[in-house]
Amino acid sequence: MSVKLYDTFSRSIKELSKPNGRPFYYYCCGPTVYGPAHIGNFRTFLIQDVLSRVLELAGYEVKHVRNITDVDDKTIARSQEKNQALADFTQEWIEKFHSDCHALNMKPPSHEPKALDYISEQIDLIEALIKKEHAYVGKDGSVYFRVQSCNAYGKLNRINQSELKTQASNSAGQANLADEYDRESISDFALWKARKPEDGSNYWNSPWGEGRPGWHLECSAMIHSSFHGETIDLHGGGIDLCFPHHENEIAQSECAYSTPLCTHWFHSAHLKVEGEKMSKSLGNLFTLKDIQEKGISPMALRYTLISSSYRQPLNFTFEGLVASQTALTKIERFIEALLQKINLDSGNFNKRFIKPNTLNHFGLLEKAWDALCNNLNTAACLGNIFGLIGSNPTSKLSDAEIEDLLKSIGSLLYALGIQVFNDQTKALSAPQSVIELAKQRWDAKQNKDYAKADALRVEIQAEGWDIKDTPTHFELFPL
RNA sequence: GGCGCGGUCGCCAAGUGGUAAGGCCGAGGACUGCAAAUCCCCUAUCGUCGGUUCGAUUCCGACCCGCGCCUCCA
Repeated sequence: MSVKLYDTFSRSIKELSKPNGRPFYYYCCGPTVYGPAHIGNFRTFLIQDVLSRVLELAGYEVKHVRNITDVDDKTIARSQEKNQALADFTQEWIEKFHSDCHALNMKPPSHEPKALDYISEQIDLIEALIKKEHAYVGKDGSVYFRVQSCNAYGKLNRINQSELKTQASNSAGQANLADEYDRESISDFALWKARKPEDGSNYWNSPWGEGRPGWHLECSAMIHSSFHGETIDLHGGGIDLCFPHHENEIAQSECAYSTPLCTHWFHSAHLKVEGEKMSKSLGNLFTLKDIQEKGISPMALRYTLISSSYRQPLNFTFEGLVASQTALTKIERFIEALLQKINLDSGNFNKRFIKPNTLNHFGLLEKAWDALCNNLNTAACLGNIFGLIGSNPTSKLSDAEIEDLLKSIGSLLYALGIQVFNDQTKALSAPQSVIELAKQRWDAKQNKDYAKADALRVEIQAEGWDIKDTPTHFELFPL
């Protein structure tokens, strides 16, 4: 099976080809670790995770590299404020990031390089660029990339050099003017930033003096190092990175190494919150913790963030989260019914049917799988799954057919990274006091004291929880 | 101004040159001590105006409206 994906560079959907004799090289720009990642960051990382899973199921051997940006303005500034060594400061946020990733059921990348560990590679890269006159040391001791020396500059974003210059007269370019005198041209960008007092001890020696590498450079160096200098097959990131970050990466890498950086560009659209752009000043920047504190499971968040087209901005709402949680439950119930039919309980599902093995056919869910392979159409995939659920096939199928169907569903859920019958699927558990009330109500109900049972239910609802009775027990859900 | 994305049922959201998947919510029914859950069932002609076509939501053009990037924000 081949996977097709939209490529930002060619502005078209292209097949991702399987390389001969080596894995599929896949690089993603990872988080800057100076605080908790927000749900917008996770939208991007999650869709990258889904792609990685789809590729795996489609028979690609993937080498997925996602970097950690631990050397930059913000990480340095925050660590200085907290009087911490940079590596100690960032380590805390790296661990937090990893724990969020785990809660969201993201597979760890094959390799996760930190910029801090690649300083010398970055210096080497700058030296190569200076040698080829693609870079120069500015008056302030920083090193800048000479955009004019790179004819191809702007090819990813389809902008030409004359347009770059006219930006100086636009409002968007005003911010650039401030330190223009350090550079030959307004569009030149920093490869190396000269040491400043506020950087504290965060500086390194280089042939052109003390300082630290620039952000764009880090990715170029880590890609070169992680993939043995070969052209990579896919490069991903948020759409905001398309310019200037990825444009600059291309310029640096291709000017220094004279080989194409990457053959396919994968950008995901942003997340809006309740119709507005997400930003700290609007107070609508949510983290996984914020979501969990509202009683929503990480799985519902994952479902929300991956269930629509990655190329379209997604408007995040709490209404949508609740919808996702309900939809997940629906999938769970369906699987439960299938399992019951062949005398298995839900504990067997993850063990027996969630398998990352390549499946050759998806039977009744062939279209759902095709959708994933066709530019990661997660919405159509889920639509097909629910279409099948709606056709209520359980009673019509033989045991063997049910077993096949469970395998197909298991593989699709694996591709989407959606876990069922797992604690992550459940919302927060009720406090002990509420559970006590619920037990009393259950007893009253068994004694047919319905007045008392109803009164207790009202009490429980006042605490923010609702009850669902089954023939044998009760369950509590947040209202 | 440049580059790019989009306007499909109350909300979210697929899709195709031949008369619109799915999810949530909501209505009705079955079930239930009552609820909930579950099951059944109901709800759109696709921003506007032209054009191409036997036929367009889907192709082309114009217009209107939203949004992103062009400032080291995924």
